[in-house]
Amino acid sequence: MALRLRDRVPIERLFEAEPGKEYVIAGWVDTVRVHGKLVFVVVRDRSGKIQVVAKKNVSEEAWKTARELTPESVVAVRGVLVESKAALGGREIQAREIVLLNKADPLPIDIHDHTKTVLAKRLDWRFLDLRNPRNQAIFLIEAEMARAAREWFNSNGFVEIFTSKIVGAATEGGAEVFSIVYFDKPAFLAQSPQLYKQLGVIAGFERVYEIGPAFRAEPHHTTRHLTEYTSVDLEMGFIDSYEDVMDAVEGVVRSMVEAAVSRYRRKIEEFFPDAVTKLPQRFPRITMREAYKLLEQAGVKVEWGEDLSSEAERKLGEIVEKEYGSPIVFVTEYPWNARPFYTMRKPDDPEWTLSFDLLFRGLEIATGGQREHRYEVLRKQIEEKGLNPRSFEWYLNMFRYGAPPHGGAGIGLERVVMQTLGLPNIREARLLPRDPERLVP
RNA sequence: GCCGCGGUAGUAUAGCCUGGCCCAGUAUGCGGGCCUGUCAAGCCCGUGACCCGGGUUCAAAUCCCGGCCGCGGCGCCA
Repeated sequence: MALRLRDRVPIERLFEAEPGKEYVIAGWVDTVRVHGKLVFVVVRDRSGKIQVVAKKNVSEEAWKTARELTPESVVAVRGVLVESKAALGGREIQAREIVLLNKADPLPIDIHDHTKTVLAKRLDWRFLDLRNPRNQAIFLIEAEMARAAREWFNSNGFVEIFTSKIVGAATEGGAEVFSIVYFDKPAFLAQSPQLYKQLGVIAGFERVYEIGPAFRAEPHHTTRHLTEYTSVDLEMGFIDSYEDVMDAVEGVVRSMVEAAVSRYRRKIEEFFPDAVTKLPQRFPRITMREAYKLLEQAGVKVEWGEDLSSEAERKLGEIVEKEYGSPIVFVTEYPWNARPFYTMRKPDDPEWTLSFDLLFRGLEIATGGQREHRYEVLRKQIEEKGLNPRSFEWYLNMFRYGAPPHGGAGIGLERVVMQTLGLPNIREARLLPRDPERLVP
């Protein structure tokens, strides 16, 4: 009887299956241990691992094939499931037939321990690096977080939109955009869906969200920046204040973390001992001015009216953890000079804005606020930021024909994953990271 | 963009400061051998490297210069 892959059973099921029967499994060779007349082969598929034993006196064919196996080769095995005290998990497959589907060359990186090969080299061989269950888990968790975010949005009245990533003008002015050639015209890769989200609200969808790529042409050499990342963006109309936006961000972020933890608790405990598995019922909210004070009390130098340095953010994270017992905190009312033109300012104190950042373990994971929806004010703010209102004409027009008060936020998906799991480098949270040097694979 | 650190076998590292004892050590991998209960198997044998170019010197992995590449910090940001 020929072995058919359609009869294949996921390996994890074998630990509940009836012993004494024959099963077909297939996957990658995790390890091979050759012992003269018997060979142990640990086979791994995405569900788990099991030991296969090939004995010369049971099937010489299978034994011969087993001797030739190399790590990461792809095999299919037909054999009898047996209880075995000596085997991992108490069970193993006694091979009757082993088919080598694809033989692997000697590996260029060590995939059994993610710390044994430097990250750069792992990324060069990303498809192999991801064979490591820990590294694979990061993306299962990321997928779960994205799914949870979508679910939260969908059940809270948000409509998913898909905005253009090829744009004719930079979103916020600045030089941090990638230039591309669009036929015979200059164009850019979108650094944020900001203006289009607002379009969605003003167009009458009222609440919109998008989970998609954002591009930043900033030559960062850090462990927390990518030139291409996934932005979880939301925008909502008819808000009373930016507090409503923070409530939404809090809801999304909490559901992302909770979903990941509840679905992958075991993997998280096994692979990410430093992970945050619980967020407070309500995220603390402090104003920027309070943050300056807290930092000053802790002996950190801050410039009033300026954005926080990354060192100050880290420090603030520690202080909040100590004072409020929370790994996460909203910092609100950022100074106007640290915010883009579309931000709404405090009516009674225009040096400050109705905006916020969300710091998770001392790192900014989200930014948001209420947007300015009054045409004349917005026009002035564009000028005040040194931008030309004429290049924002299509955008400004939206505010002349009925724009409700609104606000929104952008959440960095990879940063949420990184901070939740306690990863040392954001590149680990991106399947194929792009940084100033890396463009391949 | 600015600043700092680094580039040694497939992988990870020692050696570099204080040049010669290094035709480069160790671990792992890889090839071969022994082994019917291992589990990152063990033991034995073998294999394999100083980023590129120039300079200093009797002598360069080691010191100097240039290039390329990598990593990190900062600014800025998600």
